[in-house]
Amino acid sequence: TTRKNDGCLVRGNRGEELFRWVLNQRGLTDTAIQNVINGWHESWRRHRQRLGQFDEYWISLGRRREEILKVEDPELVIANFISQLEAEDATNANQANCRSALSTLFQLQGFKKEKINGVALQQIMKKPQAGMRKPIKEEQIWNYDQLLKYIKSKSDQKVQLSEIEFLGIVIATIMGYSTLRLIEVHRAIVSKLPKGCWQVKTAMFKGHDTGVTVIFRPLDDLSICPTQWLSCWKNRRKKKDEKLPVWWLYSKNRVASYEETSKAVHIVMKACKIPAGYTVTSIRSSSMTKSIDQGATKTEINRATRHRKGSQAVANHYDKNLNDKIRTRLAKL
DNA sequence: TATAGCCTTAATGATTCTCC
DNA sequence: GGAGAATCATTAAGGCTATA
Repeated sequence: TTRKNDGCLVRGNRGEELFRWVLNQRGLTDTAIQNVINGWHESWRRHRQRLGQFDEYWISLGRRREEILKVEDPELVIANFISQLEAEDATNANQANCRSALSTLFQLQGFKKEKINGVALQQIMKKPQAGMRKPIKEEQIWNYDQLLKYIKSKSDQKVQLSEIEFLGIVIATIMGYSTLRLIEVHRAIVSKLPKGCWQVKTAMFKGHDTGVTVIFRPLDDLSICPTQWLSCWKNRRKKKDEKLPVWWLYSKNRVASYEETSKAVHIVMKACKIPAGYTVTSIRSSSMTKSIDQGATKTEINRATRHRKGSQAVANHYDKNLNDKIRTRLAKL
């Protein structure tokens, strides 16, 4: 197999080829096309995959790629494609995401939104959309203290920790106290400030598209404080390596990949006896649930979590306080 | 005229597949 | 058997609109 510049295998690139070809036919330069792609941050590879799915479908109809440029009714093309997916038992999310990718492709091709998103397509999308809606239910979340206790227990045995466990604890601690997402911690620049403070500087692409700087100050109990864990993590460094990025792994002689940081946090979660199946994001839920349970005000939560629609997003996805508590209180005479 | 709820789409998480 | 790509799936923001 040959590799392209971006490191992707050529296999599976038919979506990308289609995309580049269509935009090229419209007259966009390679640089312009690349800029369009760059604007998607991480989403591009999903778009690419779904366009590949469409390309496969299009060819299976016996159509040629050139015919895409002659399409007069893009809504019809999408509607038929989605209906075919539905007939093949594609998941709801896949149908929605294919629709999204196709719609974007046609918009970039120059169609107005009205030509793409008509009543017929909206009707067709109702079922997958309904299936994607998240039901309101009471979910159990693990206790944040479980994580804290584990971190505390490892605090004076840091030398015995493997590099990957150490990394997992440092990142989990940062996530817990900052409610930053893993991806945001992964791309962060971390630096030491005076008085034992540490600064985590990163960018939020999801929602805000803006820079975020979080400053950790020493807590009373240093064994569960991100400042101490960060400072010990950095102190493993040899003098000459000080300039290396924060998530540098000596064992691999390179920066930890996003997947590795995810794996590291999962190792820690497993060691804490957090039941299998919880995602890395559950650290956010657990931390926010504890804050809310302790009586944090809405304003405090909104500020701390940096959600635009703070209270709503937190209630829907992160506040896992069970209504059992309310019921118990109701039952008190 | 504020807001609930829907819709679209981007961003992220988790798992599976490939290839060395 | 592990790194990295591909694939499947969920989470979240923000726009839009009906409604009280």
